[in-house]
Amino acid sequence: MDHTDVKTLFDANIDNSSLSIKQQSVLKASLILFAEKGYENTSTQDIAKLAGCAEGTVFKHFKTKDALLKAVLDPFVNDILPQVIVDFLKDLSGQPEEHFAVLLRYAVRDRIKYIMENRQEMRIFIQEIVKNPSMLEGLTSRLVLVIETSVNQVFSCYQARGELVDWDAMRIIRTISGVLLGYLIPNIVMSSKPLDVDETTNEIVEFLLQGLVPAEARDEAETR
Amino acid sequence: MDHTDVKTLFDANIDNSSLSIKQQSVLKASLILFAEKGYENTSTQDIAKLAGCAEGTVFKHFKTKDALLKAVLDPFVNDILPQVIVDFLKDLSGQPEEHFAVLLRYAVRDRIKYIMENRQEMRIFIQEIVKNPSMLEGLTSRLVLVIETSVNQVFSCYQARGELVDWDAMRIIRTISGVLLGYLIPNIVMSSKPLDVDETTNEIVEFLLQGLVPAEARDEAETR
Amino acid sequence: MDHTDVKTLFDANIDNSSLSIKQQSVLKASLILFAEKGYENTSTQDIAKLAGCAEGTVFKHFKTKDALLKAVLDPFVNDILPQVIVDFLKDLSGQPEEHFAVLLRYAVRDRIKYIMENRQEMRIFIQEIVKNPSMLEGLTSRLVLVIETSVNQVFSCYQARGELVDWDAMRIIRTISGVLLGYLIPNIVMSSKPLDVDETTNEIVEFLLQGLVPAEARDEAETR
Amino acid sequence: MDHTDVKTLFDANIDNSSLSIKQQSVLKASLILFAEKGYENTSTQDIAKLAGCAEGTVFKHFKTKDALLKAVLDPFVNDILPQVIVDFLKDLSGQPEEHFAVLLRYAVRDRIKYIMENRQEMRIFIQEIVKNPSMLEGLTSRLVLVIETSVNQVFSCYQARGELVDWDAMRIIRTISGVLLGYLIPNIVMSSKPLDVDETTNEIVEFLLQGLVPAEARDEAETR
DNA sequence: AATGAATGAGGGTTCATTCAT
DNA sequence: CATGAATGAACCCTCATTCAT
Repeated sequence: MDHTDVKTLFDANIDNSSLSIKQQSVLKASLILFAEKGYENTSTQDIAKLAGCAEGTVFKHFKTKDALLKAVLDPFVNDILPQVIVDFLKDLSGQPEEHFAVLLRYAVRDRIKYIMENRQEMRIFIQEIVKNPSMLEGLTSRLVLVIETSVNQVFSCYQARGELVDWDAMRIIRTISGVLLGYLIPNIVMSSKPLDVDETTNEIVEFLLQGLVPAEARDEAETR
Repeated sequence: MDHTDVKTLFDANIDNSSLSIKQQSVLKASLILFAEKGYENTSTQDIAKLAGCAEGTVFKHFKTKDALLKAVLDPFVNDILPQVIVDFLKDLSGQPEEHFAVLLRYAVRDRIKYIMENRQEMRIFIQEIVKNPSMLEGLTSRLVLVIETSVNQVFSCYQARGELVDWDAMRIIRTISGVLLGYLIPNIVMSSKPLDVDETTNEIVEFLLQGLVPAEARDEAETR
Repeated sequence: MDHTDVKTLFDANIDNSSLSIKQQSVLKASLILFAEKGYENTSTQDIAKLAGCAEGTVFKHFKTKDALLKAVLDPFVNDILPQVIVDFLKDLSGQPEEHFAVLLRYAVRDRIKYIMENRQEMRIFIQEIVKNPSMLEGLTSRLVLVIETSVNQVFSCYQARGELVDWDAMRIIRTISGVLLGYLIPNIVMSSKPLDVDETTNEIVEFLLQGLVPAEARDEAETR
Repeated sequence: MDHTDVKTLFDANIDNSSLSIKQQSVLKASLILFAEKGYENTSTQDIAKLAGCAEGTVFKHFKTKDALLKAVLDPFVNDILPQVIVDFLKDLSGQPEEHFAVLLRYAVRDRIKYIMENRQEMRIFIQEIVKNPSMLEGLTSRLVLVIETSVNQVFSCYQARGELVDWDAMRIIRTISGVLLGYLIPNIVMSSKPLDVDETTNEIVEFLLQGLVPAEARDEAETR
């Protein structure tokens, strides 16, 4: 059930690119300021000041302020976020001999941890989606495809064993992610204390299991 | 269980104020554009153009672009949203002879309907919260107060009858609103088709009941 | 030596014109605000507010903000100020049997009193002159004419009696008004306490006499 | 009696600051236009046009139009003007073996020359004082301090020698500056020909001596 | 006559972006 | 590569002025 822990977005950026130190600090400054004040309320002068460089330097590598936003979000949106979700599904389907409940707990915990580690990117991502929902279209359609082609059969395995409610895969995924988002978004958005991972996992999983696992299987799991 | 249906925010605005027709159209245009493009990406010139008036007119009544945002959101934040929650609680506490499940369904349905009727305000509200979470502080602290003082006893009544899981009131509320938000926010934000109220209510309530109502009571309710 | 005391400008305006009460209060408000904040920093809205009328009313009688300024200043510049100066010269030339020193004291005192009574108009006048000196041209050329034609002979009378220094009339007038302005302008401009008339008169006259009255005549006057 | 001639304000600005050429021309243009049309009647676009740069450039160094005014006036108000007055007093106290009359002539001449060299700054300064007299408060209080602490004894030396009228120092200073202002302000404000320095000095000094120097000492000086 | 909503030109200011150094 | 002065379009807002009521 092991898979490489997803690195935080920023480190990923640093590794993958051949940016100079100055450019890296520009990227880091953008991340911080976009998350804190929003894209439109962050001036390139602000970025330069926080990055400790001249305004011109901001534009040397990233031709445009918008390109800077893309540089911050694109790996998140195009690479990391999908990967996270794919991993999530892999978690859920990985070890058929395990109970669904166990897998769910693992997968949920992993996702919460990941999201908490990338709260800033998430904040920016949410801000942008709220303003421009079409950003999501590409992402969701890809996910729908993945879910419909590959998850169906995985879930039906658990459903056959009576460990998973007899809904279609999309509704199950929608429910899980809905509850997850309902818990996490308020926390991400209100930048207060960053949520205790274990506690939240417990609360969410406990609740999800009520709705997703038929009573008999649940009893069995609990007496285990 | 009847109580006056909350009017949509915008109509409420129109009714309550003595704004001229032009000023009303300014407000309406702001609502549309803020929801569509976001506050910072909407210029006062855009608003004037859509409202069919001169730019100066925008500022005649609303001294500031920011005041315009407040004029759009304030009733939502200060009056209507809390009222919604109070109504919600009134629903839950009003008819003790009813099963919790019935009340929950009614309350959830009402709230979904209300939010769907004010999707634009919601969009703007969400955008602003994401950018400036401190906006929420006043609101949440007020709500916490209401919940802690008045909801506890209401819930304990149902809990005594075995119709409600034995959590503290805050966790129950958090769960309900979490699931609600998890369903609604994605829909509001992605301005696609506006969610079928009945269908969504069913799906949410069905799921919530699994987690909130002990199995025995649930069985009883279903055989009714 | 008596002549009707010059009324304050504002009362003069009221008397001479057939303005409605509202229009009079517009004029009064303009006077106050122009003097206090300057012409350009006073908006017609400010004027309307202080006058207790609608913005449109300000323009009903005075077609233009500039016309309002003219309405405030014109009587001062065209009628009253010249009249004051003519009176001043009349004072100086009125009673040949009197000593020049006595006349000077009376004339100076009268002018100080008048200017103190019209400090607001003076403030506005000074502000406008400073910005647009060409305003003065018409005024000064008229005064030069008056002085050269009528004052010369008056002064030469005193000069013949040895009571007045043997300068040409222009220089004498220039000196008197220079010293007067040097004392009064700073006080008018710095709106502090409005200068004690008697004390200031004494100080100015005493000093002027040193320079304008030959020593012998001065001694004689003092032993009187 | 020599002391370094005070440079004109503008050159001083150029020397002391590390402004780019464009910024210097912005400052120069502001000086010209503020003096010519007044602060409020000068738009930043006017300044840019005269300075030969874009409007944004005006704000690159001087964050605000008001800051531009301060940049023009501050050295005048805070450094140069006080220095001029201190120098003036130094002149008067510098050479006790000289007659007061000689010193006065030198000092007056120097001040007239200086003010004529900075007519534009003076015009702006006067305009601002007229609109906002509180600007002067700091300046005058500082000057009063200097005069009261250091000038008294200087003057009393001349007074002991019978070369200076027996007034308190403040009144003497007030008289001198009053007469100076009475002569100079009208000329500065009416931007006509810039006053012949020697002629004006003669006229002012001659007149001042009448009032400030007792007759005996005066006779002596004249027969010298 | 008086009103005040409406106007639109113009104001100061910000900002992403460019380019000579 | 990095700089930061320069740019000018666009922004929010003010204001004198008009006009239907």
